[in-house]
Order: sequence, then structure tokens, then C-alpha cells
Amino acid sequence: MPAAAGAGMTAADLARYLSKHDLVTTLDLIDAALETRTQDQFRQLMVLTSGLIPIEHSHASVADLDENRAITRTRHQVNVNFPEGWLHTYRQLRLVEEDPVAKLLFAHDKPLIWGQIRQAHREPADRRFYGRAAEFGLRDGFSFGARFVRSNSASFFSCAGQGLTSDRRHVTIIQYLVPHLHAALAKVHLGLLKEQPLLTPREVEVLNWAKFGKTNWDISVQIGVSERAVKYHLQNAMIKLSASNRSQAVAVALSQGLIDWG
Amino acid sequence: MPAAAGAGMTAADLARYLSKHDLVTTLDLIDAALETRTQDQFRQLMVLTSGLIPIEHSHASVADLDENRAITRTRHQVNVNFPEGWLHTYRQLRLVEEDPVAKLLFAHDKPLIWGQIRQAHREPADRRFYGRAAEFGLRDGFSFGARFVRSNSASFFSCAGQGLTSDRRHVTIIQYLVPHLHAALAKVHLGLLKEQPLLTPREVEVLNWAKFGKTNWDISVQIGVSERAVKYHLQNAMIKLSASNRSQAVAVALSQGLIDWG
DNA sequence: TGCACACCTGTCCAAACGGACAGGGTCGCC
DNA sequence: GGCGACCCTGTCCGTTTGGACAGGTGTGCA
Repeated sequence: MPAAAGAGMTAADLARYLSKHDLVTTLDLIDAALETRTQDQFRQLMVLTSGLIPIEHSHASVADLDENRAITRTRHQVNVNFPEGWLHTYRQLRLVEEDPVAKLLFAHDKPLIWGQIRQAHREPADRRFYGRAAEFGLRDGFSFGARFVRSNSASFFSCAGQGLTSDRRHVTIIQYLVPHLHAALAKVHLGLLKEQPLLTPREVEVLNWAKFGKTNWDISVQIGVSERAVKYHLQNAMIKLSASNRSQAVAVALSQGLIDWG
Repeated sequence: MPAAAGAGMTAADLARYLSKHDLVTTLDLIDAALETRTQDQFRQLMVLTSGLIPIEHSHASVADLDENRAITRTRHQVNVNFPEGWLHTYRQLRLVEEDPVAKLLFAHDKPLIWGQIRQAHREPADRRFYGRAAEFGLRDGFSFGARFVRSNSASFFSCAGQGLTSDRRHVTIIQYLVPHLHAALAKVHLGLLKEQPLLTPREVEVLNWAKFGKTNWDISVQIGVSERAVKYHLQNAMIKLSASNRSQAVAVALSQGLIDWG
């Protein structure tokens, strides 16, 4: 009775390739992922993962996708222990535009093993890219990710380490972990969004009342200011959220996680 | 390095009380839970769970909570193999109001073992309740649940079976499974909401434009009807959603999953 | 055939909204 | 001291909205 799942995984793989200790650690990791809220907790998560798979450097980001599911813009990065120099070079030279992995990752739904990509893509531009990465010690490894349903963005994980090739054990573990690491990163991302306060406290407060269909006057009574002040805050919120009226402002704020549901 | 988690769980518990087969099945179950979208898939999930723990009857529901975290109203039920007669009696006699489990479940965050409750609550009303349940063969078992962050409701799982007492193995498995069964039920619930169409297609369409801040006139041009027709649909939507204006209508529709996130 | 329901259209009007003008204040930082 | 934030207040005016009145169609079901 095969219960699962993506990309040809079976429970049999779990039993065959993983030890009992692997299974315990994987389950524990999934559980820890549920509790993850902050960048530090997320880094801890990746450290635990590298206890399971020989990962030396790892890095995660939330990125926007274009219509071809290629990565365009990076929204947030959580660097665990990737070489800072490489990340700097990557940003500086806009390497995302020539990174073969970034182009391919979301075309399929399974982890991409760098070694395999390197053999398939031998164009001069590609080789230049691999050369640059190798300068920072990034040769073997893999990338994986998952798309967000609610927006046209995705999580993008990169793990480097010697011996990280197409080992069935590694692949099996990663496949089972991906959705949970993805969800954990999503929560971290949401937290970061709330930390860099796009909206002022007053703007959030006013939007939270507007969400319940309150009029400006209603809100002014609630928070004890003039009706004009409410209009002021709502207008500023609309500008910041690129909304043309309060309905859109509320919708955007909700979907961005800037105000709560309820 | 204890990674997790709720209610005193540790990875050591996993290794001590669970066999390798248990671990594989649990991981597989978690994976299957991720894919769950329909009632049938959810039932299948509970069947798999009963392969792990001796569950004879199980039942899940999504319910509203009051301010004391007691269950008030049941929104959706997914009956796997609970006795229909009991469910009928439960509904008919409003037993939720005297069910000791329903009162206590969300006060704490761990599974409630019926046997323990039965010993702690010996009031005549409680004993009458246990007697009724026993008539349907429901004596031993446990209940668990989790609250939704986005609304004042929760999932409520009941599992009955001989020998379902406070076994560490059972408790450990359930604790690790709860969040994922909860999430699976939430997805099923969302699917059911969309199936019973509270809103007409036109109302959904109009709300989807309103969400982008479009005026009635904008929308009328988009969908090719008069401005008055747009007002008509939006008004009906507002009535159905108990919203006092379009902002609240959009917010409610979004949070209920009646329209998508653009 | 009647009925319910979704769909569409019109007019009228008071209320609410969004944008523009204007002004005031405190606070922290360079 | 100036500067930028956030906060607060006012008036004016055109547009949008929401609610009330009114009417019509077609479809499906009892």
C-alpha cells in the first residue's frame, strides 16, 4: 500500500537506504522545522541536516520566479555557512542570470545534483560559471527548492560538500525533508517581513480595523483620534502598499502577512 | 543537542519506543499527509495510522472554539469509521456540551487519554456520558487536536480502540503525527469550503477584481456588464459574507479561501 | 405552471471615500 | 540647528460606494 509520494519515492526507499538513526534524526528534523520561526533556528535546522548528510556549506533564499519558473529576484537570504565571497560575487555580477541551476531548478520537482548539471551543460558561459564557483571551493553539492502556492516565488536551497553526489540515501533524505525545510523558511521569511516594518504601528492598527469593514469614523472613535488622522494613516498605507483603495490595501497587507487574520 | 519540541518530546523517545518499521511508517504518513486534499485521502491517512497504532474507530472534525477554548460548533466532519449511531446521538443530544474531552482538549496541548479523564471526572453527568459512549463500544481511546492560527477554530481527532491507553509508544507517535494530520485536515476542510459554493461564480469574479482595488466601473468594463450589475454582485457577496463593505468582503473571502491570493 | 435562483439593468440619494490644499507637534539623528 | 520619521488636525471637492426603489431575462426543478 504505497502511501506516498513525489518523484517516485516509496516507503521502501526509507527502509532500504536509511538507518534507524537516520530515520530518528529525520523525524526530529521535521519536528524542529515546525517550530522554526527565526533565522537562527533555521540555521540550527541546517546544521542538524548536515549531521545527516555531509553538507559543508549551505544557503537558503526566497526568490521570485518569472513565467518560465526561472529565478529573477532574491527577496531574502539566510546564509548558514556559504562563503561570503561567493555570495558577494554572485550578487555583484548578477550570476543568477547565468546560473544553470537557477534556470533549471523549478522546471523539475526534484533536487538538482551539481555534478550532473555540470556534465550536461558544457557551454563556455556555463564552464565560466563553474570555474568561478570552484574558486570558492564549491564543486560538489546539490540544490533543491519548492514553490509557494500563494505567490510566484519559491524557496531555493543550496548545499555544498565533498561527496554530495547522487547517493540514494542523500536523495531520499532530502526528498523527505524538502517540504518541511521549505515551510520553515517560509515562516522565517514571514517573520523577516514583519521585522522590517514597511508599515508604521498606526498604519497596521488602522488596516486591522479597515479589514473588519470599519469606516474612517468608526476607527477614529476606536483609536481615539480624529477622522482626518485615520484618513492620513490609511492613505500612507495605501501609498506604501501600492494600493488604489482600502480594499486593495487590506488585501495586500493580508497576503503579505503585514496584518493578521481574524 | 535536543532539537525539538512540544510537551517534553525528545529524539531519544523516538529511538527508544519506536521500531525502525514504526519510524518508516511515520515518515511515510507525514509525507502522505502533505499530499492530502480530499476526504478520501484523509480517510486513507487514518487507515495508515491505524496500522501503526491499534485504532479501531477514528473520526476528525473542524470545530469552533469559544474564549475558554471549549468546542462550541462543528464545522466539518470526516468520519473514518466511527459508529454512525454514536455520531447521530452526539449531534441529536448536543453531547458536545457535556463531553469532558471537548471541554478539556484545548486547555492543554497534549493528547487526552479517555481512561485518564474517566478516572478524574466522576460527576454523575460525566458518568452518564461515558455510559452512552460505552453503548456504542467506545471505551478506550484518546483525542487530540490543534488550533488554527488564522481563526478561532481547531481540528479535533478522536480515536477509539482496545488497549489505547497511555502507552509511551502510542503517545510518541501521535505527538509527532498531530501537526501533520492537523494540516492535512485543514486542507481537506478548505477543499470542502470551495465545494459547497457559498458564492456564485460571478460574485467570486467580482471579488477577485475588487481585491485589486478596481472600482465598480473598472470591473464592469473587464467582465463586460453594466456598472449596476457589478454593484449587484458585490452587494450579494457582502450579504453572504456578512460584510459591511467591499474591504471586509475581500478580507473575509480571502481568509475563508473563497478567492485566491493574487 | 409556479417557484427559486442566478443574472442583468435602471434611477435616486446620502454617506463614505480619496486626493489635494493647508497647518501643527514630538522625537532621534547627523 | 536642520532633517527626516511619525503623529495629528483642518477644509474643500469630485468620485465612489452602499442602500433603497424599481424592473427585466433565462434556467432548472417540483
